[in-house]
Amino acid sequence: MTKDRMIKEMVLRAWQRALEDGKIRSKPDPDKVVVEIPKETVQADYATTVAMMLARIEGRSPREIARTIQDYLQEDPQAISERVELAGPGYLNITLKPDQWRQVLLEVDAKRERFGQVEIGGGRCVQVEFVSANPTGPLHVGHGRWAAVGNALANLLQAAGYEAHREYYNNDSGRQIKLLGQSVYARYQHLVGNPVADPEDGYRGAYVTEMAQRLRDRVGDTYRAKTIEACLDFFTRAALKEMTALIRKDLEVFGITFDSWFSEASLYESGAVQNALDDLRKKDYLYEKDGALWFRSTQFKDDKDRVVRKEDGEFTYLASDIAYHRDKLSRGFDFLINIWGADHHGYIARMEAVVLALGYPKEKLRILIGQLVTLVRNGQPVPMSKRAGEFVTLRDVVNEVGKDAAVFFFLMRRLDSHLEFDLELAKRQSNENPVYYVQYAHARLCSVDRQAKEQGVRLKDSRQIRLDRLTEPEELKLMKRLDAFPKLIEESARALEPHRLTFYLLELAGILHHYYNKHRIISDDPDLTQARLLLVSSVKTVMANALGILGVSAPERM
RNA sequence: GCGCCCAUAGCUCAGUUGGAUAGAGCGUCUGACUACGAAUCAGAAGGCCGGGGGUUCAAAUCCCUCUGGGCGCACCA
Repeated sequence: MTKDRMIKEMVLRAWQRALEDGKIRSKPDPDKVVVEIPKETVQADYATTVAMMLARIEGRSPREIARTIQDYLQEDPQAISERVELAGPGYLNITLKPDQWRQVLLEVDAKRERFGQVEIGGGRCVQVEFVSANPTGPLHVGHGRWAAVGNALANLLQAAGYEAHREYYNNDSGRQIKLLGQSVYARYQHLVGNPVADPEDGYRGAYVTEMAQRLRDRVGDTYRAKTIEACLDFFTRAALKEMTALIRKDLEVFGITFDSWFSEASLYESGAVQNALDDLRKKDYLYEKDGALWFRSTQFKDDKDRVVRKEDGEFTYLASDIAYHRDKLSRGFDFLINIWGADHHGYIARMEAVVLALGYPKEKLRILIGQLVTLVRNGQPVPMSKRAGEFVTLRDVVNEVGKDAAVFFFLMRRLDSHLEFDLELAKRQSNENPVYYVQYAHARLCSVDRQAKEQGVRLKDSRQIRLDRLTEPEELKLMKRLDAFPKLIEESARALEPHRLTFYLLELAGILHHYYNKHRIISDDPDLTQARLLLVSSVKTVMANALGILGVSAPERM
């Protein structure tokens, strides 16, 4: 049982006895007993607001009720509390016996890399789909954010007891892909001495020319002067293959791998698009109008109906998205998570309509919207247009500031908050990046371990260690933060917010550095040394666990 | 015009799902290595939580409204 749970039980017991003695009229109600961790300036471990919640029902002042409950709490023989104080408008502030906190060290020691894992997922299976960029160019900085967040979220869900499956939906079909093929075709003809006009709105980045060069090196001038109709297929396929491989590589360099890659084109090849539409048609959710085929999404709260097949017979991307989500939903996941950029939020309503139309509850799909990354260089906004070829790639950023710093940076903000990424700042201040603050703490503790070893100190079995020697306020503070880790995993997973771990790490590292500067870990007092080594080893373990979830390395040396 | 998101210290952002006197980092100023790693630490200054109303014992947090920004509103992906 968690500590806040034990406190809650204690308060309910006190309430019950107060009821029996006629001091409180209403019956104990667990919903009214809110136990929380008070803000730092308050000298207590937990606080309950029960007296304030009861004030109106009881018709007495909160402080008066609090005093009553306080009396009963202090009489409780099974209390894990050392002190119960009445404060402010009617808070009961509860301070635990220090020994309650010391137990966490034994738990960390026993569980090691599994410390922090919780079971709220109950083995349920979740699919996280993220990045899913068009394979028409390298990943840019914005994609990095989805990559870092999606990966960390999947790790977080796993730590919380879910099965998490990472998937990349490759949009390898449609007009943009065709445009890519045309762009490479034009560059190729240019290289073999047959200049043709670049397609309007075509892709112009240097990587397009490079692809054309590699093609020329491979096939010579085989396709020189051939019409685009005759060889577009060749150029499109070649470009697609290269771009997909490039994106995979970009992600790999960023430390992220997917469990599966799903091809949009395969949905057409397998007939899945047709099947999905047939399914909807049978349910009367499709109709013809003006030569096009429409999806009746307004039946499910969308603003307007959406075209799935255009007048010219081509399918819209929505058609393949319907088929894709139908496929995902049929695979037996308990729910799906899509991470989309804010520029796609307009599609949420229609995707939810799709889920409902396919006969699934809306809750099966959770779409997380991330605010876009604003890229800044030398204080000037950098336009991120793929077509114009003006963008800074994810690879560039990783090369400049390092994988760990980039990942940590992307996870430093809430997903629905804008992220300003100043490249010059990230480069110039790479040593001041908060990630180093955390990693340094970890490396420092590894160094302490090495130092201890050199001095011939051997850590005893944790059960033999005199934990009661840990009495410094900083030590208690560290143990409390360690104790909070499993709950943090639980709450972050529930909220689907991995960024909370980033802040937790910064805080834990801060307390650790403070402690380190103030107290010596290895001293000539053997018992104290043992106890402190166990403490910092626990801190090290928890840091490594949290960093692991974020996808950031925990270096032993820096 | 309509919809979604955002607005908190000079800057960049947290704020445990409604709790107490709102917190960090950076930047600024002052200090700490003959001790386990100074990529560190200690101290100082910095606020009408965009404005107004409402719900509540209690609002940065929930509701309404206004202002200011971002992003959408295709038979493009």
